[in-house]
Amino acid sequence: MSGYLGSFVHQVDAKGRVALPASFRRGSESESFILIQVHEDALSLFPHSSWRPVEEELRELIRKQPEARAGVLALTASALEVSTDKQGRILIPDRMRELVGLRREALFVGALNKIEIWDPKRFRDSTEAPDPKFDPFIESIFA
Amino acid sequence: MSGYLGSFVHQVDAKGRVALPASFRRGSESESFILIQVHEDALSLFPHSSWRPVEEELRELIRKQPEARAGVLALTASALEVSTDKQGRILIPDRMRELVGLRREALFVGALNKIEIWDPKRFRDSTEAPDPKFDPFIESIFA
DNA sequence: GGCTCGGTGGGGAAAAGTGGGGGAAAGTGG
DNA sequence: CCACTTTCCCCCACTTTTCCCCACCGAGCC
Repeated sequence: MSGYLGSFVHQVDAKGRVALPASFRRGSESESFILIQVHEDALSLFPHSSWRPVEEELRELIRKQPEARAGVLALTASALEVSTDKQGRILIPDRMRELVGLRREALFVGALNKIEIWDPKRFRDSTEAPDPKFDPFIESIFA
Repeated sequence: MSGYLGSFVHQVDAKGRVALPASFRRGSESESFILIQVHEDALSLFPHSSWRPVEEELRELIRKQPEARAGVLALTASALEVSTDKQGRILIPDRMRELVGLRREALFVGALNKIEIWDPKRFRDSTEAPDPKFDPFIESIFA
């Protein structure tokens, strides 16, 4: 199975629940993910297989650069393990939704090793004019 | 087995389904591909064996040039994993067909490591007058 | 002619997405 | 340790979408 791909808009219900897109569910039922805000504008959802190396690298960073400890701690403090319920939904705490401007609609975006969760409008604004400087690099990757 | 070669026109039915040319089917039944818009005028279809290195290089690009993240995210967001049904057809979402002007007919073109899907007319317009500047290079490859 | 294989079309069962009620569990205060 | 509140999550119900399966048609081969 390859990485996460595609984009899907789902409703956030009154209880803060959102259905994880079916194509992002790997195992049969009730899997769990790490929910964390890595970037300014979006939440990230890591399956355990992708999270493990991240965790290793974070510890490695602290070992080599102890001054990075506070920054790493701020990240881990606001991260969270979430599980799908029997209907395949995850619960996103209100606080986290506010951080990235999520309202009634959540856009799930496949980003290879992880899933990003965006407010649809913000995503459009952030990706509508990608920097053409990188086009040659990207083109050559697909050649 | 060598790369994809040849071109085949197939009908897109009312549900958005198109038969994958039989000569592009490798395994026995129900294989899956990555469907993505890499170029302006056509969709690309990667078998998993070709896709894996692409995925690696995309992640490498983001690691080395974080500003490329938005561009790569826009790509993966619009990409999609598609599987053939028991009749050997794939489903192309309406949105993707509009992006490259696909209507009732789809032209499948073998492009070595991947398959490209074109609107027949666009393909004719794009390839009828190739730049002769590169002819010597191409000729020398076959010498 | 009868067979197989590749391509095309449509009906219907199964899955995915959405919403709400209620019981269990966890957190809080006496 | 017991009551009360709040949060969580399981269950059921409903709608929409997906895709599985069957049937047909035509071309080429035995």
